Amino acid sequence: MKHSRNSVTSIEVAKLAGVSQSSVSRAFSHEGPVSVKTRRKVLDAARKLGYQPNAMARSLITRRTSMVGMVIANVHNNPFYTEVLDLLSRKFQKLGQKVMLFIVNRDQNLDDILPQLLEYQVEGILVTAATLSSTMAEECERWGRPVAMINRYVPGVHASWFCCANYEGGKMVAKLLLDANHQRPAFLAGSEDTTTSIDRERGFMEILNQENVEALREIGEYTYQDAYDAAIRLLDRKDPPDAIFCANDIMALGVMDAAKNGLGLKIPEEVSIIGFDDIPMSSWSSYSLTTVRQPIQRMVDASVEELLNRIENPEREPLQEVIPGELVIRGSARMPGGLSSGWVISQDR
Amino acid sequence: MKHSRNSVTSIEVAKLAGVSQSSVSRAFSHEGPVSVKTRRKVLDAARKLGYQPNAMARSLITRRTSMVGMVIANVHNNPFYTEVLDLLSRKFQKLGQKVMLFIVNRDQNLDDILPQLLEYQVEGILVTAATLSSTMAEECERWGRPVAMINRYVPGVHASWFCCANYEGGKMVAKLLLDANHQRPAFLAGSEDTTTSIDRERGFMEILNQENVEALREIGEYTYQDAYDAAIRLLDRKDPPDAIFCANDIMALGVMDAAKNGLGLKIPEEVSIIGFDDIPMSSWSSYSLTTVRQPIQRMVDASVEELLNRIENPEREPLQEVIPGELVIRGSARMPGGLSSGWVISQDR
DNA sequence: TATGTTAATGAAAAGGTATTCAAAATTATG
DNA sequence: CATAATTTTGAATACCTTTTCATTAACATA
Repeated sequence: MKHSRNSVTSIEVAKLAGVSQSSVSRAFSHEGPVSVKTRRKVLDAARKLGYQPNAMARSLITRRTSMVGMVIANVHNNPFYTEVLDLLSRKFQKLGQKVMLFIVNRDQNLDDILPQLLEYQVEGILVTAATLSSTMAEECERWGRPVAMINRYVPGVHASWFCCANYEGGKMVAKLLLDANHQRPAFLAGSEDTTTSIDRERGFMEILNQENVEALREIGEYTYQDAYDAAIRLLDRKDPPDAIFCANDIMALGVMDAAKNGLGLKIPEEVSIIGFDDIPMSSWSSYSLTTVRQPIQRMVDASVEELLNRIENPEREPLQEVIPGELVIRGSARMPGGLSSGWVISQDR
Repeated sequence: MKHSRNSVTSIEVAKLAGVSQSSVSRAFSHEGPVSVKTRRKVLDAARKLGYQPNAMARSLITRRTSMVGMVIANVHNNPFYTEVLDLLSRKFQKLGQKVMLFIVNRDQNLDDILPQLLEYQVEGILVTAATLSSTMAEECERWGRPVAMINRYVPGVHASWFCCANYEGGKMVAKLLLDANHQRPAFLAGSEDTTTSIDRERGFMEILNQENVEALREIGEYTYQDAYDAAIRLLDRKDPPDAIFCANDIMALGVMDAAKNGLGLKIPEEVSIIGFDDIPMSSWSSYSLTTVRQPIQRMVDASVEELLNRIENPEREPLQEVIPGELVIRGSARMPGGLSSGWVISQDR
């Protein structure tokens, strides 16, 4: 027996159950006043016909869709954002929201997907690792579609965002390296147009400048291979650095491989490597990367709750928060006396 | 100026443009007969008001949503599925489909999310790395919602699926190990209830049995840590294996770390390791894992195209295909003479 | 039993679009 | 210029719900 499409409507259910269409609706919406008797009749009939309320029709009248848009970049080359995607998606599901997913390139213009999101009446938009132009964000907000961002912010824009304390994280790393007596640190930047890389570098350099320590600098594209190549350039010279702070973990792992396997250097004896994120691979025994752990669960929880909150209370002012990360000490960087692998140092700000 | 919600409708646009609502609709649907003059008037007015057709209302009348459901498991602990997710999402986008995403646990029952998908009128469902009960799949198909699966199949079910040639892949690996004169191979299984692990093991064992070679066996949960622990159990005994074939790459990397860093064994001199998937980390110089590469791009392309095809032609019989993978020779396994790192051996079946 | 309260029900309207059909406007043809 | 053929247009309808409102049924109280 092959049904054509899902053409079973509440009217047919009503007919079979011997009640009015309104009663069918009420039996399905868990609120309305229905006697247990009719509810039972309705649900029986519905099961028999395979009836399912049509969310499109419902949203038309309720003006609610329970759908949110999720825009995310960098999923394929950074496990950190895979985890963010995973946690976000599950959290939304748990809270009864449907997720409309858009995966984009970091530099891709979101202007072409926003119309689609609005067309499909998402009630809010969560942007991760992609940059929304401030005009677009304003546009969304103006149309009553709250926007929340993770690890990205647009100065002065009327939207919610939640970032790791990148600036402070950079400072922590610099202090740690100086305390352990490193003389010649380097920073390996990610793409120049991301606030994450910029802020981490800014914090890092601020401390170094305070102590009048100069730093080398290289740049890559947030990928293992780019970082590998950059590390070779950096280390294969007369005056190589004795420490490299990388804009994220994936890059740090590329640097470690370049140092260890490419140039035969000992880590951390000959060069210390520190990353940022704390992705799963960083704790693998081949790497044991010292890094700054992003407060991923808190960032996810906070942004989702904030977004849903603002959906329910459109007049609320958007929240913005910088959440401290923590330094995870493993074996890839020389440590000052008293600090050893296994320590986790929280940020006090 | 703060708009309430997106309450601007085609009627208001019509009023401003001085035409009928029908003309507004026609101006936006790229087909209907409209004079250039009215189209211009309409689009001008629409821009002025920030009008956007309401996809819910549209879908109600057209009975089309351009939405597909995407159900995926194992994203967070297997980079392979991250890549699948990424490619799938982009491909759907490119073809004008909106993606409603559900991330589940591998063992989670899909029965609770299917109603949601049907409620939201997705036109088809793509399932990856999660198992859909055959009754549920039949149910979807019966209601005119085609189902396509990647790397999962349910025997006898009326749905499309596309799998890597897992069985043949297992055979290739076994042949390779025997050719290189391994005496004591082992298989490290993933979760017992996945066809991928089962089929890979079946092919592997078939060849070994043919040659009367016995194999050790261990089991883990498709995670790095489980594999690490299992490898210690396997290798830290009087008669350890001289080769371990792992159900997937993530496990193989765990095994490598256990062998190398945990037990101080030399790879591949003392033990050969082979994986399955070819995730990015496998080519990193710390691992250089010999593995079977899954034809990920072809699986994605085929499944998406098949799904959309079946949406347009509901009466078409579902397609099912086993796509061969290829053996990628790197440095983690001893090779027979003549085969060396860098080779890629296609399957001939 | 009569009356007042509360709970349950059904009819009808609304939500925003696409589409059908008949009318109108435009263009082409003789 | 008249008529036929064609292209545009607008009014009305349908899509499937939820929700309001008035009505009816059920129940409790006096």
